[in-house]
Amino acid sequence: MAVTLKDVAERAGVSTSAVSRTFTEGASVSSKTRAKVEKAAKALGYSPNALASSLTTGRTKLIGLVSNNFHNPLFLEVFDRFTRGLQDRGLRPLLVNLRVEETDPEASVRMLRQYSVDGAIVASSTLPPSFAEAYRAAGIPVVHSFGRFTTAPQVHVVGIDNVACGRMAGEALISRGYKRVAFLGGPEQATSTQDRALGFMAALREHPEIEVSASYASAYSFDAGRVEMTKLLMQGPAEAYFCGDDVLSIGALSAVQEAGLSCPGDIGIIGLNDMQMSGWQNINLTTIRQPVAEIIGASIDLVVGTVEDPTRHPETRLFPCKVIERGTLRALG
Amino acid sequence: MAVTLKDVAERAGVSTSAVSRTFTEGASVSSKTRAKVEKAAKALGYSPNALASSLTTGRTKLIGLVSNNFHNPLFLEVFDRFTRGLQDRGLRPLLVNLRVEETDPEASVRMLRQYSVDGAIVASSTLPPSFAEAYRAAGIPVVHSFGRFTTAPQVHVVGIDNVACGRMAGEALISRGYKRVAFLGGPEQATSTQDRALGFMAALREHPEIEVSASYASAYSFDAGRVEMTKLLMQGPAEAYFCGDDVLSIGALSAVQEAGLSCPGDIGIIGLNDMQMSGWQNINLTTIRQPVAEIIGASIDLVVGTVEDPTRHPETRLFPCKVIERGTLRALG
DNA sequence: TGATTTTTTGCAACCGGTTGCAAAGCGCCC
DNA sequence: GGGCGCTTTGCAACCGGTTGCAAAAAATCA
Repeated sequence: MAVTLKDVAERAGVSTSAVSRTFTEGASVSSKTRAKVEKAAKALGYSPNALASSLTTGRTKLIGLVSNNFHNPLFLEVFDRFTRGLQDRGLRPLLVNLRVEETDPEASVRMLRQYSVDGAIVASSTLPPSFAEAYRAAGIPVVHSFGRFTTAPQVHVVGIDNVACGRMAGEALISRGYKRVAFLGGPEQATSTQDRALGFMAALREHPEIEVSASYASAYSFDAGRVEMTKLLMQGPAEAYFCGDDVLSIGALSAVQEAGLSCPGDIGIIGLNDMQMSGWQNINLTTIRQPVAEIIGASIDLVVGTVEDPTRHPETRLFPCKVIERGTLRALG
Repeated sequence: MAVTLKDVAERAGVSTSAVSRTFTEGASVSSKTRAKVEKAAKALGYSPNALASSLTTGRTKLIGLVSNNFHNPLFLEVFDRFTRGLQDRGLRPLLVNLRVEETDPEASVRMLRQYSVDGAIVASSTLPPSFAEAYRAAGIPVVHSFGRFTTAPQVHVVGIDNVACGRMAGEALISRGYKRVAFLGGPEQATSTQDRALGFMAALREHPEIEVSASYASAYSFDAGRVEMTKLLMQGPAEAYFCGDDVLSIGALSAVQEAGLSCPGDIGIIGLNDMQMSGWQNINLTTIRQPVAEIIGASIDLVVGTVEDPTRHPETRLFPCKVIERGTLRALG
């Protein structure tokens, strides 16, 4: 069924090496044989088997794209950009969907090795660093995107500075004159939540006149945000909340509206991510934008660079975020 | 770096065949050598190279997952389920992200062949059937998920009956006593839009006393829905709309609310898909649910079945949809 | 024209596995 | 102990390519 190198060689009346060489960049072939080969190849509809060639070249052009964030709408955009970006460089994304409860990188390491991926991208803010580290230990060039900053990184990390974002959110609330503010985080054990809380609290420590509190939703989800905010409303809520992320924010927003309160009139909300729905006019969430395109571009650059030079030192690249003004926070002043 | 079959064989003091056989299901190995091999393999951290073995077995366990729907939030769930479902069967999804303007299957065919995928799944309601057909012509077992029903299918098609859905939407509006209804479709050239319109109109043809009209948004997107509905509101809108899909519906809903009108008080809306956000309480869209899990399960079954038996005849499997009652249509009566 | 250099070509080994085949090993029976 | 049938094993060829090397061909130079 499939047409092979040998078929083409036979038809073109040349050796298999000649055929192979016409299909490899920068190999030595005369234009005459190249023409013969290309003609035969076209006639037979030949396309080289990337996997067979990977055996000798050691390159599959396969990149493992590992994630467990298949519920956060932001990640549809993330997958879109990753797959496009990889394709544009002639690479192929091999998707690995980890269940959220998975904590052992072992199975995914084996998987990535079986398919001899050239590199891997861990795209998740909730997977522990041990995943990326396990891949690196297995000799796979890897970058952890949307990962956590560490001072002595073992692997490339690309993302945002969550502490700085927390601070930014705190300052946004302060500058709008709120006097009782709060953090509504994701799961307390998530490092992203911890860092965001840290920055938020740090900003507010400089304003002791402002009352501040914190609580945590059970997940980064709409329902969790809604449930938690409903609870807070019954206990007497703060004037404004920094919510762990946009989905959570929208859940909280929904609870506020359901309680017959207005946002930002009665309660202000600022989120984090700026996913597509946050800009929808009937949601219109004030939030902090994560520069997704830049993060993904840098991630791909890093993984490709490390494939080419495996001795390359681990880097951390953090991108600045910015507040997107919409309708869930009262005006500045 | 990588440890190979030969290394294991040497260490275990057996031939490479013995090692190969301990790792292939149902091969003839004594328990004694199996034990030796397994011990050596574990000590060296060996895992077989799936690509090398594919050379002789002809199976890569790679399935091409081809889509151009990276903007419809429903598809995050689709990708989640597909990747999980494939993984559960020991298969690996190789993601192919087609730009929406891509109309020539040629490049993707070549790609799928280069990586010798065992099969392919076209997951899109907007890609023309020519893609799946081109894959099949190239000898790749394929199923078109969320594709269009045809009477003489060349490839497996799994999805919903869009005509029936249109009818169902029409009947939902009729039974609620609306007297002036309309279809607000996606792009007019999309076959899914055409079919839904067809069914909708057919249902209303049985009720000549009801006034019916149709218009089309420029895309299946929030903005397109919002723009189109804004236009309709200025021209004097119908009492209730069947919108092409949920994103479109939410855009339309947003326009209604922005105009200071109430939904369902002034204008009713019913969507199609039942994506996650439609259930969010601050959206609360009445819609028709597409049984995504079933569609995906059947798609995987079909592609796996066809890999095992390539002579298998093309099938069409359509799943029934159902109306999900929420808050954007007036109560039955 | 012939010698020399450069380019092009094919041979054959190899990448990491699998598998048909025949030989070796084993258990069992007489 | 020898003969029989069944299981296990290793050899070697093969899957579809790539590549170092030396020979052949072409280009360059004197």
